[in-house]
Amino acid sequence: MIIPTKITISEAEWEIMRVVWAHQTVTSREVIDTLDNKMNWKQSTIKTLIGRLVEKKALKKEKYGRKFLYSANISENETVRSFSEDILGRVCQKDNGRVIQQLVEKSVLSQEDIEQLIIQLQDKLINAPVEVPCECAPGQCDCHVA
Amino acid sequence: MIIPTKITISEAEWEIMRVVWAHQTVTSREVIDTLDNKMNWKQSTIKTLIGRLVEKKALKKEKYGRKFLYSANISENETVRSFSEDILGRVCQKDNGRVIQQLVEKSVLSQEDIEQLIIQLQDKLINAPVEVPCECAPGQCDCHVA
DNA sequence: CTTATTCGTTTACACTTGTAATCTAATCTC
DNA sequence: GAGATTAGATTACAAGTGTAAACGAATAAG
Repeated sequence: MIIPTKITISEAEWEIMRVVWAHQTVTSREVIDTLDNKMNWKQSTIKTLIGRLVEKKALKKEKYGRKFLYSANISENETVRSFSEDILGRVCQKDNGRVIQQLVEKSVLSQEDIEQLIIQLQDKLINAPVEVPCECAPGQCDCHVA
Repeated sequence: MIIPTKITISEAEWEIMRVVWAHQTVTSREVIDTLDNKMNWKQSTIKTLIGRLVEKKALKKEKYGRKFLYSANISENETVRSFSEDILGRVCQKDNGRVIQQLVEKSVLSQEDIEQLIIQLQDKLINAPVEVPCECAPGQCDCHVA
């Protein structure tokens, strides 16, 4: 079994990861060229970031002639998931709904996305509690204020 | 008009902010006592964090006798919002739906939360596009892979 | 072959974050 | 009033980040 030991990807590193995720397998050159436009980074910046991602085990490198091919050790899906779940841990459970509501408001969703979300929610409704319990540490949220 | 200049709250700092948000107005002593259980922090750690939050303008302090009263300069709602929107900026627009779906899956929602979300989504459905355009920088997502 | 280019590695440096110890001035306590 | 307690300010220090320059080895180019 793999124990992921919580790999943290910084914002700059995330840019690199997106390129890798999109390509499956890349050379540093490809990353540099891809980001040339979007980010105003020097080549060596990108090399540093790639190096750090390899250290962190977020990227795997295999020799390919005189250079390396990089590929992701962590899936985009998992990485996004753990990043986004993070927010739920930062608010009172009672506010989970509000967080999602804000996200729905700001996001761009297709008809199909929406339909699926509605189905998912209808399904979740079946076992939903009338009220969500606040599980905050005392004093860290105002639910308990009588 | 206020230009918020993007205040960033670190994870540790967030713990402090939650206490402040819950109380409106607190002394450092109250923060220390409140977090005593939850976090294994020394008093001076908390003082440092409070100090940094004041520097960052996330907290406001007003003299109160020989000490200070602290209160939040930024609302919890706004802070949560900007944190959660961040996630949308890290994935292809086409994946907004997937992010929300994951969040719905993981979150704890009341019947009312769910009903309201469904209403919100039904409303959003009216003007929803059939397909969400990918707006990623070329090479940073695989939507364009023919 | 010699030179220019390219790749990966090493080093750099300031800023942020987590986590405190210490110091100093004010203030309760006896 | 003298000592104990407290609040806030100053200093510390390692790890993580953003951003890169420089270096050395390999290789492509002429």
